[in-house]
Amino acid sequence: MPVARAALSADAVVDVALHLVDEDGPAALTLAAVASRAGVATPSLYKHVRNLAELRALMSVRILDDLAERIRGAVLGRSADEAIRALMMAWRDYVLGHPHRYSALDQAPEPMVAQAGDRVVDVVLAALRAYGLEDSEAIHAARCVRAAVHGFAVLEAENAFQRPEKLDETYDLLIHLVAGGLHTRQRNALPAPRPATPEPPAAASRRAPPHEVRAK
Amino acid sequence: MPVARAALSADAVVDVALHLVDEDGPAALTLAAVASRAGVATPSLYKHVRNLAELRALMSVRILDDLAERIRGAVLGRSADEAIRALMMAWRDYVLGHPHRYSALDQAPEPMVAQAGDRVVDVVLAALRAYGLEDSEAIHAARCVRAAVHGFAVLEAENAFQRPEKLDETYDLLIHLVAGGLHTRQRNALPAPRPATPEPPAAASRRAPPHEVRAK
DNA sequence: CCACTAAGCTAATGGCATTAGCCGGTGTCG
DNA sequence: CGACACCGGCTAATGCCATTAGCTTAGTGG
Repeated sequence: MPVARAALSADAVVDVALHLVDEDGPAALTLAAVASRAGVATPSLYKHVRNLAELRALMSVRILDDLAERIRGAVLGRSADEAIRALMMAWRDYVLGHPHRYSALDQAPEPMVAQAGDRVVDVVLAALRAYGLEDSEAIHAARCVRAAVHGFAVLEAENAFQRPEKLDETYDLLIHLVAGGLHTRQRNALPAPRPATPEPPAAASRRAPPHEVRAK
Repeated sequence: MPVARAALSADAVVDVALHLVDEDGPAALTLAAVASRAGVATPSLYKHVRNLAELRALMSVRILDDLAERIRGAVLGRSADEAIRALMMAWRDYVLGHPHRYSALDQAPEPMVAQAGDRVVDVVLAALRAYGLEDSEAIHAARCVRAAVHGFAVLEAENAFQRPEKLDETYDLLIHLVAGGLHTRQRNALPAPRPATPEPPAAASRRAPPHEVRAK
């Protein structure tokens, strides 16, 4: 089987795409732009990547894996609250360091991407070991950490916080809520969830229903 | 000034777009599709909406305002932990009820959208009043609630959790972390943040740098 | 009844993703 | 050594989509 001259490869394409996004934002991610940066005609990319959707997915996997590597490094040699704090700090640092990259994360149920996401959760899980949580409760806890950090990061990356309060302080509080909460519930079972609170009837939609929109 | 026949309007266009997204997912949001649903030629939409980006922004505002209304209803008549729990439950219910809608939320620093986001935070703020937090700490707390719920919701909506554990339980834990943590810190100042943890040097990028990608 | 204007339409442009089919170089195997 | 297969690139073509320009029409206010 011929190895062919070492030229582009799927990985290299992802590299180019990543730099493009870093510099020009997620909206600039187009096969045409990637091809141009790679010094190649657009259709050539299809030799390495099935289509734009796949490129996005590959990028997402790369980003999540990079992120996992970072936070893994941050956790090394620390444990419990220290570890969680370091992990969450490193996570946010990554996002702040590559804001566009984070908001380019795929919004699709690609299993490949979801697996990469679970690889991130694995690191969180490891950092959580010191709390001695039960197997499945550890998973819930790790998910909570991921949700909290991810939510904060997404919102911060898209500039969703308007008020003047410092985001650093907000993040400190978030770390505190998570770490503190996990700390106090080590080796305890989940408390019985309260009875579901009945919803007040949803307020009626404020506007005309979308069909019969044209009077006439 | 002639009012003209009551036909389409910006609001009506947003209605159509919202239904489109609800049914066919965020990727299906295209002016052509909206126009077709509205029974109108594509360029006609420009009489009501400046361009696709503005339509997206308007949609985001609507979604966030709907959401704010829902959670406002959920909080009515409850306070403290009860209120937070109800709020978070209602929030997730909204997202689960319109999964596509939530992931169609604008990812751009549109100030209009950010303001709508802050309107959501206002509701959270109100729900937090019972905790008697200081002004600015209340804002931090509200942001934490938003971040946690948003993160969870985004991840759940895009199916990012793979493991078999029930998401309901995870969410219960998340509520518990947030509510519990806020509870124990009522009327307390922020604890002195720990000294910044020095980062281990970032692991070297695993792949060739994106320029000089083409040998030869 | 007339003019104004909002709201709709058709036609045209240009970007982009994607497909089809061609070509040259490189290694492998006879 | 030479034929072959195949890889990775290219050009051409298609079709969808957003967006713009300019025309048409139908209510409204005078």
